[in-house]
Amino acid sequence: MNHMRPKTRIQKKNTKAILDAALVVFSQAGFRGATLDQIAKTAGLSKPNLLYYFPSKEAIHVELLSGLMEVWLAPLHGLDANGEPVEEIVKYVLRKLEMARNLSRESRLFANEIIQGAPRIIDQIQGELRDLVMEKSAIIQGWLDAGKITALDPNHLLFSIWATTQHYADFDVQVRGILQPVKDEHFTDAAVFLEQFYRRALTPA
Amino acid sequence: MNHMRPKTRIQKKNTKAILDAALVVFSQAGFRGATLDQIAKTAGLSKPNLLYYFPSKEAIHVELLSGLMEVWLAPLHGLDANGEPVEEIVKYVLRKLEMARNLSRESRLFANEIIQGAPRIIDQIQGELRDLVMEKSAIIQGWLDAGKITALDPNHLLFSIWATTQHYADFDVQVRGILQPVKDEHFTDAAVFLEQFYRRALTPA
DNA sequence: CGTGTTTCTGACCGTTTGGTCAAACTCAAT
DNA sequence: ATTGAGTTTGACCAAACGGTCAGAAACACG
Repeated sequence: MNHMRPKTRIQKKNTKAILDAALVVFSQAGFRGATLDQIAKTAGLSKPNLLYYFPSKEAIHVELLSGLMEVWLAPLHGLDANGEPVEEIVKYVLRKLEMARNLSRESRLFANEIIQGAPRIIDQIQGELRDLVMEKSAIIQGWLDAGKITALDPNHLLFSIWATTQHYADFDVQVRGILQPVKDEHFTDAAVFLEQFYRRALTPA
Repeated sequence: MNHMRPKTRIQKKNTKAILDAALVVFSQAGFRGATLDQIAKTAGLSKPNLLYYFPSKEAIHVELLSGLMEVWLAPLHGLDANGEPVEEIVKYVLRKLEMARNLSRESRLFANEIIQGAPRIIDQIQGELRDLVMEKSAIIQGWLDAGKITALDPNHLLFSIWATTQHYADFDVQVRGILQPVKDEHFTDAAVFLEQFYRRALTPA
């Protein structure tokens, strides 16, 4: 009944199994494309049992997304106003790229939701995400006012960082289809490229 | 019966209406999320009538995607080996951004397909797309070998261009949620940003 | 006009889907 | 061992889905 906080050890184990399975299925098929049977099977549970722990398919999705938002914003929180500007931004880029590599399913879950109009997280976008972006953009604006980095719109700079890094998670199939890497070596190349790229674009003449 | 080439004026009108409607619905909901009833309603036709022109839901989707690929690759074809390197790339970036603005639904259709594993266009990705990228990457490689642009991995440079421009179509909701533009003025800002950004990153010292 | 073809539709079908429920099973604590 | 709460499931349901089909309506053309 109380799905807020798992109490027993079985509850803890099963809710985790469900959320793990749901992440796999939702990120690959989107909300509508995912079925409860798929999720249940992946989690190793029966469908009714799955609905014993979560009231609905949508509830699982919402739980995943809301849990994801803070993970997603964490790297940006780390952008330090007192650090060395170019280094801070490069560090942020590389940390974001690392997330695209290790949390690619989460990235695709997020991308699916946004592309389809973000019906379930539009509030968080216009709320905490927007607030955080405004705060960090102000820091970047301060840096470029002080001549520490070249003059560039801070908001669009952040967008470009999200776009270039998440691209390696969301468009993974395309990147692999073109580069045909044996393992994951393209991530190393991507890191080198992005570091050079941002360093050159940001470092004042 | 013959769905290859519309003959009569009614066939021409209705197949177009269906494809237009399908683009709207598929791009917003994904393949699985879209329903034939939605498409039919949007096209102003009945569901059986829709299936009179196309044999199945999948056939509509395939038709849309295959028609889209050439439109999507067109700007890259325009990258001229004989042009001024930095200008050529900047021109490509801006043309891509213009596409993200004017063909945002097509971009989202494409993004939906790729994120979910590109089951229907993986061949074209590993085929014509890969070939074109290889060809154009060689041109860029030639430019940087000649010292016309800074040293950067050509493949990843192209990825970054796709990512940063398509971001304004695919993540439109997020961009709007953060910037809250009255109209489309953020596209102008994006164009300014991207031009400055790529110019600085690419122009040799 | 008549007639053959194209276009369109209401009714219908089998399957899949999200979700329910009563009953059975498991488990921890007395 | 009993008990009561927590857990699991097979059977089931209504709605939505992609798709079919016979026949009606609209159209083109002599």
